[in-house]
Amino acid sequence: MILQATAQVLAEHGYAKASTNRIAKRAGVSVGSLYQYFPNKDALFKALIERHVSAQNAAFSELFSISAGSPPEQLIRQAVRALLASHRVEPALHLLLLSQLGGLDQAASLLTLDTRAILALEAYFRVQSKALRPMENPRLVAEVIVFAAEAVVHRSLMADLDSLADPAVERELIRLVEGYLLPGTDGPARREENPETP
Amino acid sequence: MILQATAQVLAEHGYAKASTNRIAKRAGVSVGSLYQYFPNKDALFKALIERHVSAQNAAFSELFSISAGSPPEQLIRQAVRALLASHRVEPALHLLLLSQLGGLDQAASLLTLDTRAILALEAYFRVQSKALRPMENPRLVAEVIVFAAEAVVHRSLMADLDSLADPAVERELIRLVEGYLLPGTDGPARREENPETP
DNA sequence: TCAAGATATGAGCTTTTGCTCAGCTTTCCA
DNA sequence: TGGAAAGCTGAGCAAAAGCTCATATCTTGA
Repeated sequence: MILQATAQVLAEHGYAKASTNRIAKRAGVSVGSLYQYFPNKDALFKALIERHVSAQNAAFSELFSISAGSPPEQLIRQAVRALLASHRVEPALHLLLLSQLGGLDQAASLLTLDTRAILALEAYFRVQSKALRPMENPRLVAEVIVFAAEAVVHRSLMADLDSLADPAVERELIRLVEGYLLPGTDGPARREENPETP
Repeated sequence: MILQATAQVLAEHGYAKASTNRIAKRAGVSVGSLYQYFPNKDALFKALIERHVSAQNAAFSELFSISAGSPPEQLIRQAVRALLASHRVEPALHLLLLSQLGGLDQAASLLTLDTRAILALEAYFRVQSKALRPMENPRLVAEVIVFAAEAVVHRSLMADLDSLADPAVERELIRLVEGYLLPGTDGPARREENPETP
């Protein structure tokens, strides 16, 4: 398969040296055939990204469905687990695309949890505001937590492709998200500029 | 200046099309001169990265010094402010390097808060364990919070190069870190699997 | 069976790349 | 003032890139 060969050559040589001739040879087809399926080199990489992203999205959606009614603790666990699962889909490829194709036009936005997730979270925050800590800007809060959680997953992968199966990682992620979103154990505290004065 | 031209051409054409000839022309020197200063193309980009990273480090160190004795709240504020300040040093360049040179050999590790920061934090956690929430794996906790905070800053920059001056971003970052590291407002809570049962 | 359409091939073209080097210009000090 | 050392120049080379197209090979249905 051509896309598979693309991934292999990309891994071995990097984007700049991943020539269409090399990819075709690796795939066991001629360059001509390659250009019958893809109009140019970048289309090849875009297709690779798109295929991977849609596999990831499928894995995510399978575990997660936002529903305005569910309590935050449950939603958070579900979301974290879905996030981890979606990154267990070809993690090596994911890192490869992230590091090598970050400069490609729409690559970054695709390889990353996008605006949709953030908007959905923001909406949830507004509905469930009673069960969450006070927020002056729910949109910003949604962005922060999505970016933070995703980055932890990415860096965790970078350190060790199998780390996402580690329950400790899941626990810490949940703690990160809960610590940021849930109210303090009783009443709003931890808000003062100055540690003394009650 | 050659490095400045390198950054410009990189921004306009991307890594693969940023040829040494183009860079030399843009810098107003001949290719020959360029190769008198840099042995090859990648050395050029590495030098660009190194210069930028050391400027960032300087900005960070100016605001932050870890000291085992300081209380967590103070340390966190200091660290977040230093992180933000260090990313206000040529933010556009930082994003550029991050997206275009992520594949370069040591680029990723340089453009990113590295192991040193994590080790320092871990050590601090061990000393200040009384003032922090219980941690079964301080190293993991240090990694998580460093990766998370840095990513929020990066993504915030991507959305808007000037966003790091926004006090709301600083506030949210501090909340993220405090929520993750500080103990609940009184006693260890928020640890149950089950939301009811006290 | 075989012609016609669809698909695959790869030599090779054009362009671009990283890099060199013979010669030119500038700098510097006796 | 002159000549050596140092630095700069850019035409041009070999290698590699993206891509094309005349030709060859397969597939199909009557």
